[in-house]
Amino acid sequence: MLKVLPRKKIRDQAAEQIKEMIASERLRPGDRLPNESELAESFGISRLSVREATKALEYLGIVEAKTGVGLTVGKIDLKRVTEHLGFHPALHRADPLQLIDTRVIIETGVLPHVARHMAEDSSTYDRLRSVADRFGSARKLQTWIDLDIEFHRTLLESSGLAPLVAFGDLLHVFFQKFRESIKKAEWQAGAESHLQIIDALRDGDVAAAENELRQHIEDHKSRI
Amino acid sequence: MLKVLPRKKIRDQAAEQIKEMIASERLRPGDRLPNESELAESFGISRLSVREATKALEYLGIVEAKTGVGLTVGKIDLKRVTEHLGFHPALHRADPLQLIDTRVIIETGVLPHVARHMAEDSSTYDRLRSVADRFGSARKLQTWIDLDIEFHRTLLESSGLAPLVAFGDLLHVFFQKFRESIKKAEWQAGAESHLQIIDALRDGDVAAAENELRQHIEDHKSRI
DNA sequence: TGGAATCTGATTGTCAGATAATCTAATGCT
DNA sequence: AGCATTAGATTATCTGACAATCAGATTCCA
Repeated sequence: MLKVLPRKKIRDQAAEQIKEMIASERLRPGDRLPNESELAESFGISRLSVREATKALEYLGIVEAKTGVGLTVGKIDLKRVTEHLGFHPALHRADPLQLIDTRVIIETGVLPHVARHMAEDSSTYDRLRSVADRFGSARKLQTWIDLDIEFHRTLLESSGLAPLVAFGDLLHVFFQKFRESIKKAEWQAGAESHLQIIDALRDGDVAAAENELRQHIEDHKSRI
Repeated sequence: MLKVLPRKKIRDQAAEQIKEMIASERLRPGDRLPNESELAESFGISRLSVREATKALEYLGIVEAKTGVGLTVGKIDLKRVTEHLGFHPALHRADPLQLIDTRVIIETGVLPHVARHMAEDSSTYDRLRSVADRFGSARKLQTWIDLDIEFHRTLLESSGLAPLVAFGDLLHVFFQKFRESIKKAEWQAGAESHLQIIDALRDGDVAAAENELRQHIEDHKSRI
């Protein structure tokens, strides 16, 4: 005997139709959609159900709603999706060792790109250097943590690969707990590390930079 | 005079708090959440606003709602997000070169880990091999696409690094459009590539596997 | 007794109507 | 023209109500 599949919820049908509308009319980000009342009427449902659909779509970035203006097709980007992804179980309960290995892969992976940009544009080195230098004047743990995050983020940015910056941001969220257990002496060693990495990159010695960065990140393994 | 930043929408604050509740209490998929009325009362807002928040979260799979039962923590999976997002026009505008470079970094980055697992456990090779072999009997474009995705996903899984599997899934969403423009001859070359990669890994020649994989992915650049 | 049918309370699903907040564009004033 | 004000449109939020659904307790009957 067939179990009747649960009737689709009205709001889900509405969401489906809105997506179809976007696809079939080839609407592009920023294009106007009918307002809530019109959608409600044309679907033959209440405005509330339309709202629940649009709010869900809005959360994903598929549509945008502005008070007093109306609904438009949204500009979804990887960064936004990444933020929501923070709840992916793979990350949420991620094994610390895996997080470290993942960071090593991503951060050493961008080094060739960073080295290339550095060779073409000296401001790339300067930006990294100025973040690294600020370590010297920092005194509080929290400042060190913030600077460390900023350094690694700047490193990823310097590769010009936006997706990896987004991934890196996500990893940092889960890394927070490690950083807080770091001793002062270790931070100073870390600061030294940062300098060695960018200097090696500047000199075109990518392999040396890779080794240093790998050790720098893998240092965390001793703190698990 | 400073313009006050736009107040966060109430429902977004609610969504934020619900996510925080899940994270801070370390709730796992299936665990019970307070019902809508309780949430509304504890946040000091109306039930409707709570609903808009939970419906958004539900769309992503972060929570689940069952009529007559209540709210539970959901199992978010990327496949679902992929489906919701895959059609979106904005995805076509993610910079293809960056996506390719990102994939190269992530996928070549895991190869040493994969090789290590392969050396310890022969079933790792067998799994990859069986996916690669199915290319031979595939005839339709869509089958090839699915198998290609499965192969690369299996490769990442074989590294044992769950976060990278998640990232890889995400990249595939943005990659979708590319694959559809691939010609038959190219797919066959790709199938050959897959075999060479895993064979090189089995033989412990990580560098060769890296080269082959890099070329395999960078092939897409010619199709931009 | 044991199993099936029914009832009941809890909870989400949907609706209607109203008011607030905010944006765009038109209007009017200087 | 330039600026302030107003008006209209649209989303944001709330209140209150009822329908639909489900899990578990209860009742009923063989």
